[in-house]
Amino acid sequence: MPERLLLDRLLLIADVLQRDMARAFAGTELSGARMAVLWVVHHSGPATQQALATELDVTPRNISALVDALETAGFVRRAPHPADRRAHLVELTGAGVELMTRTAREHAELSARLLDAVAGDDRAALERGLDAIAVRLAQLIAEADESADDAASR
Amino acid sequence: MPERLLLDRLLLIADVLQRDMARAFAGTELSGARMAVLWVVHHSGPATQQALATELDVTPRNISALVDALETAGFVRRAPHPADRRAHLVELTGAGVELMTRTAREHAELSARLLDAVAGDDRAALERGLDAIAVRLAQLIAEADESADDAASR
DNA sequence: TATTGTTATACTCTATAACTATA
DNA sequence: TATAGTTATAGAGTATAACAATA
Repeated sequence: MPERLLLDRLLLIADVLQRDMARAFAGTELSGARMAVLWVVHHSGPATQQALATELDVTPRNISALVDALETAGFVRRAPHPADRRAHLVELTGAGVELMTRTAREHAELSARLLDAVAGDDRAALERGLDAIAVRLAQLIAEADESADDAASR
Repeated sequence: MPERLLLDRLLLIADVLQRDMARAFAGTELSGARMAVLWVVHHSGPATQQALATELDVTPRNISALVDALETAGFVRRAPHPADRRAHLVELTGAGVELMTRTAREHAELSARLLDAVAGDDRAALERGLDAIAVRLAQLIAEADESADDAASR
């Protein structure tokens, strides 16, 4: 009988978090992809669609559609770019600021409740472990990218 | 300046894992949703499409499409159900068994490499912490469901 | 000539609803 | 009457390619 793997634990939590988010968004005009756009604008301030596409690693076309939906829903507006008439600056409306303020608070509350479930003695080790995993994961992916590049150029 | 939250760490890892999977599947006939079907059949054996829909919490219609794609790709077949002529039993082909055997091995290898990145003294605490988080998450979602049911029946 | 954003098109995942064959 | 699966239709997220306006 195989023991439970670390990766299984991580994927289980990832899946539950994602399903919970999807359920919370059901029936609203929001979604995970749209919320990702709002997070970037909330944290980094008004941004061009190119900047959003780069930051979120999706195509500019995809950003157009997401911003269309968010604009229709009233959470962002396209303001003119002060120096480049081709570009727009996507910025939060009042409703967008209100939404993101509330969402950030709920995010912190959920985080606190989850940390609260972990034994006090285990908390620091858990955070160190998660950070180490994130770093290693990034390394492994970078290595895989190099191998793929090598294969492509050979 | 807000400290980094536990939830941010979990969501970062979840996002990276998901992107890495999507990248690994690019250009193949596989995807996360199709692989989820294969995992269930691999672990639980031949299953009806109803059983798969229930297990994966998607609609039977969705399972039809996923099994169509997996059948075309040669990883599963629809065998007749021995006792119910309406139903099919979805089972792995030889290629499906080979794929899942290899995938399970790679899964275990990645898991070992990630655990290897965690300091030896932190490993047990990390696993306990993740399990505690999964349990608490399930509790919170169950509570939210009850509240929603109350609201619906009121 | 290069960049920003959009229109056109297509594919995957997902859902609901109506239908067929069988139980 | 209920269940297993499919056809029909729709919407979100994603991609590539071609194009317009501007740099």
